[in-house]
Amino acid sequence: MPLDNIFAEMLERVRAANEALIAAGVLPSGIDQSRVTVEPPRDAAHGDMATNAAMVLAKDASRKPRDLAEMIAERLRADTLVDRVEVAGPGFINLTLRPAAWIDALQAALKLGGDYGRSDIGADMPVNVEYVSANPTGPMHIGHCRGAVFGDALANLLVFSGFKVTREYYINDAGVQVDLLARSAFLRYREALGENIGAIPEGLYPGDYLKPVGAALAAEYGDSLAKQSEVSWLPLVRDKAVVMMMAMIRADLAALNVKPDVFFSERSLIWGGEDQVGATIESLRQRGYVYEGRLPPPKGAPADDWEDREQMLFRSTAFGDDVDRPLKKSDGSYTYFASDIAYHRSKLERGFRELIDVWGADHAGYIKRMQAAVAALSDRSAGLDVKVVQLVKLLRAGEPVKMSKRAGEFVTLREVVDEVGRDAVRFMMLFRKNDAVLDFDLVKVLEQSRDNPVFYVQYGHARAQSVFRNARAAFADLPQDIAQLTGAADLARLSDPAELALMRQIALYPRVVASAAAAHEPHRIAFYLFDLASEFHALWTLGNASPHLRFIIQNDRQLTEARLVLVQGVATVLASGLALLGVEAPNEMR
RNA sequence: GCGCCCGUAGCUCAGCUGGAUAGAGCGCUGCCCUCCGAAGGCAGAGGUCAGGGGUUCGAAUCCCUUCGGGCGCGCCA
Repeated sequence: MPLDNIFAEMLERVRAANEALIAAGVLPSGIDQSRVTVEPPRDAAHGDMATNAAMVLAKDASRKPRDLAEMIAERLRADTLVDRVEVAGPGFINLTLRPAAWIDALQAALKLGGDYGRSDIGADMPVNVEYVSANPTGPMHIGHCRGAVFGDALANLLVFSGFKVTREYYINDAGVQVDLLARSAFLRYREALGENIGAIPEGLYPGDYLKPVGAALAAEYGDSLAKQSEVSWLPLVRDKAVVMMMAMIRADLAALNVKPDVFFSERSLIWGGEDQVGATIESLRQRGYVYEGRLPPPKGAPADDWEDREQMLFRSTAFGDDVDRPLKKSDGSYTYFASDIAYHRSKLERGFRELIDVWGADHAGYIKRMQAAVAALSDRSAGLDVKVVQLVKLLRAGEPVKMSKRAGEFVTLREVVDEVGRDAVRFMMLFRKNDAVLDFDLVKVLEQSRDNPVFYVQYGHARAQSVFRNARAAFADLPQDIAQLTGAADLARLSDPAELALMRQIALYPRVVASAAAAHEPHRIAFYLFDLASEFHALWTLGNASPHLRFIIQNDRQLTEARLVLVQGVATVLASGLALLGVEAPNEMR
């Protein structure tokens, strides 16, 4: 029987034991088992797994935790997977599994291959993951990078867990920023016509990347635009510039292997006389969440131009926000928030019940109002989870890399990817919790040592492949596909504690994937892979001092085959996890 | 002033949504290895989980509060 998720399996068995106790009248019927868990204990002396069942159920059962634990333990002792059961501490039930259980788990991993760890807990629920959403006003810089990688990896994780995922990029192409972009591009256009434009004025975009836009405009329109007034050339120039900027951004994303399914234009919300923003406000108004009123002036950050006025407000305080939020500016146009509500309404109308937004740290103050809006629009039936990714501090051998946005001299994403490679960037962006500030050292990520987790994990996979190459040299008739050994090999030969430890680590993978997906925390995969690689390298190292623990034993083909299966298990999981992170699993290190 | 995030070993950080005696890497100390099974190994020291209070069988984790750091606070997006 394959154990594709041994922890989930044991949880079922613990619950079954409790059901038996209900049938026996020891536990009251209808008792809530939802808080019962089966976890790997921190301390290996406590066995392979521990369940809190007795402690969680004790109160409802009106029994002492330890007494109840003994009764549950008695049932579990009969389990075929279980070797030893002990009641410990305040009422933990510690389980030690038979080696055969871990062997079953290893076999399941190999049988499933790239599908090991995959689950259907998402039940095909449509989830929208919106990430990056950088303004289309220039190339992506390193600050955008983390959100892009995070969103992409999270999407991978959710797909793997059975959700129906749409990856989405929101193009902010409707505000003042893109008008500034158009004016900047217009200067480059005049420059392309031969005019000396001098220095780019303060407030416009100075970067050289707009020169091709100017050249393209000159090629397309000749000097005709130069004679027109701004009102007539601006829309043309803006559209051209946005299209070319988006092409650049797509290319930047592609360098990271990030490929959104949908690029959603903010301006499309108000195209062709169809005012979706107005419709959205109307829909909120019908629900009673829009009113005309006054706001208190913001404290602490005194605005000299504060004007106390009656304005159109969204009652976000009805959903836990601190203050109601304006929907229209003083000139009567919609606020960014208003169109953002309309955008999120579009997501709801497209059938998504679970929305995930990935934002930069500077937008954190925006979360409550957006969640309020989603709750209001969906009558609380849909959820919005906002993942805030914190700043990336770029270092070179410990020294901060200067990045000033002025004069366009920011560090672009492309520069970084070109310097250290996509894999290093992607892995390191995920080797930290999203809400913690991240140090990214351009020198360290290229080191070939244990200090560098990217290297260490990839090397684990490469080393496994190297074992197979050497094994084929030693035993010429080994099958090309090592996984074919799974059925034939006598895995009971894997009995060394270090080998069992590795099997336990492999068995943990589906559990890690499930919890990372549920928590929307892809970094857990990265840390898990580092642990798995560490265990694997440790076993390899044991072979130095103890040749009988090497993977390839010349005069014992049977043992070699068993160990190759174990190594294949490691390689399978490393490759799977790296794929979730969007990082290559190399066959050799160069 | 208010809101959000963070505060865990000298440093950089994990800690599986409340579990048992809080972990890893680096650095430090002491041994070993340094014939490509190369891109090191073993052991050790090192903690008031920022401080205080609360919730309960049980708190680094949840709540309140104080301190320290970061981000933000109509008419930018």
